[in-house]
Amino acid sequence: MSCAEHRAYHHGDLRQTLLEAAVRHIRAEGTEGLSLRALAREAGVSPTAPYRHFENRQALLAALATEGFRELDEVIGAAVVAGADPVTQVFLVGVSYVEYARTHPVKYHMMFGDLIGDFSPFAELREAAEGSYRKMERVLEAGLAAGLLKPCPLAELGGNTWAMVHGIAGLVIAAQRRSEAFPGEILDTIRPMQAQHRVLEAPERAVARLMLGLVADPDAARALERRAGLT
Amino acid sequence: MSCAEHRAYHHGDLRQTLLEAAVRHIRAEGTEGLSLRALAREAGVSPTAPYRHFENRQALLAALATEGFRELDEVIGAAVVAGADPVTQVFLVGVSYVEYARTHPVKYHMMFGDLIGDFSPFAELREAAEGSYRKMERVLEAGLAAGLLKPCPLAELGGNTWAMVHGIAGLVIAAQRRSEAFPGEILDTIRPMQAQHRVLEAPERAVARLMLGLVADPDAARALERRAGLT
DNA sequence: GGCCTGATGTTTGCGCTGTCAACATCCCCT
DNA sequence: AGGGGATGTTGACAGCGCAAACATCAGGCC
Repeated sequence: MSCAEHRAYHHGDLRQTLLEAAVRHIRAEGTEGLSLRALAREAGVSPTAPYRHFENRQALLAALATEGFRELDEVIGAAVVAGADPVTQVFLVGVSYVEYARTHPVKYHMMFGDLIGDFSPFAELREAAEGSYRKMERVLEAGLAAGLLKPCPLAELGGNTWAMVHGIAGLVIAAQRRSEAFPGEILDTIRPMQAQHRVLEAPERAVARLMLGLVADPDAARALERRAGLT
Repeated sequence: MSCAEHRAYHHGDLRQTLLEAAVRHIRAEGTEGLSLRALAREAGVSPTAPYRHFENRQALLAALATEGFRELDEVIGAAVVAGADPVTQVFLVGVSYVEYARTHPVKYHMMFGDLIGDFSPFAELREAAEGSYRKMERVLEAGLAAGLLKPCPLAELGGNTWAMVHGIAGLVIAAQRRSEAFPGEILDTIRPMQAQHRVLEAPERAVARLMLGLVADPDAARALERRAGLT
């Protein structure tokens, strides 16, 4: 039985296959019915094979969250490189954050939901989470140093900004997931337009509007309003 | 066996007992290991008795979320009655919202997490969710009518405000739940002070700071800053 | 080449879970 | 008084997480 069937004894890349299957499964049927056995079945492997790669169910979810934080870190980094003025950079980081959440809702939920009760057993996850946060913080620091943002302890400003983008992200995801749950017109104001050219139009406005509370410089504020189409 | 043991055949108030046991269990051990059988055991009742009150597991979680929205509705209502100016009312509603989330994290997570994949089978839940949202919206409408908030479609303003308080609430809850997960000093800026007199001090500042982006009237903005201790 | 060690996948088994169906008990209304 | 609906019980079944013991493979060492 070495070559007749293309199933080798060893799968080859089971770990990644399981993670991808998990995302697909959660997207399709929610997080409730997710079972390692089902993932194993989908990967064409014995029911307990996943335990060679993940100590338990939580560990698999933690791996998903870790991937998410690393991807978010990259996305934030990509938004910053442009070298624009700090207020614009903060804006772009916020928009990118929301866009990442919108396009990876499953991982985003692992990162910030409460399925992973405790991060402490997962060192890689803790590091990835802290890393992505620090990257956002550095952008805020520049804005503070340039006097464009209202004076405020960096940690507090970081918390406020994070809360802002996290809240918008949560609603964008909710808008996609259960349009039935809340009044339609509210979600419409925040749901990304489906037309290709204006994806994320409303989330951009949300980020800009709430960011305005943090901006000190009137010119920067006006520029932000113009860029986001608020005026 | 009618009176010797104090266990009657009928429990009396099993439904509410199960809901309370569920909250306790989730608070203690997270949402993962929650089982109807364990709840039944804790209530001193047979393993399948819960099915007389909840069609299935999801229905129990939905009932928790419904309770949550109704309580949130009351809390928002209580914040509004004062008859203060609209900007202050919006501020108080926001602070109350965050405070509700902080003190009822389990229900809050049922309301906005993704454990309940789809609200549509649960009519009561949908109505409760919409009701609490409408109450917040009415306060915003008054602020708009008075010209104290920047002109903006009501639905969009509602979405922005909701995103703001939802984001802050999420971080406050995270701060309580897994202090290990993220850099300590960020959480400290948002975590309610434990000293009795200053509970919610930092969340108040967060609400005020982000709200400032929505306020049009400069006097109202200054008053808001002063009230929240930003100046 | 031949072997040995560690990584990966399999089999078997246990106790727990969600859910269904059939049955028992009790409360309330007529 | 007694019948019907609400509530709780018992028994059964498949599926799950997880632990051991076992099988198969790959790559380095002689």
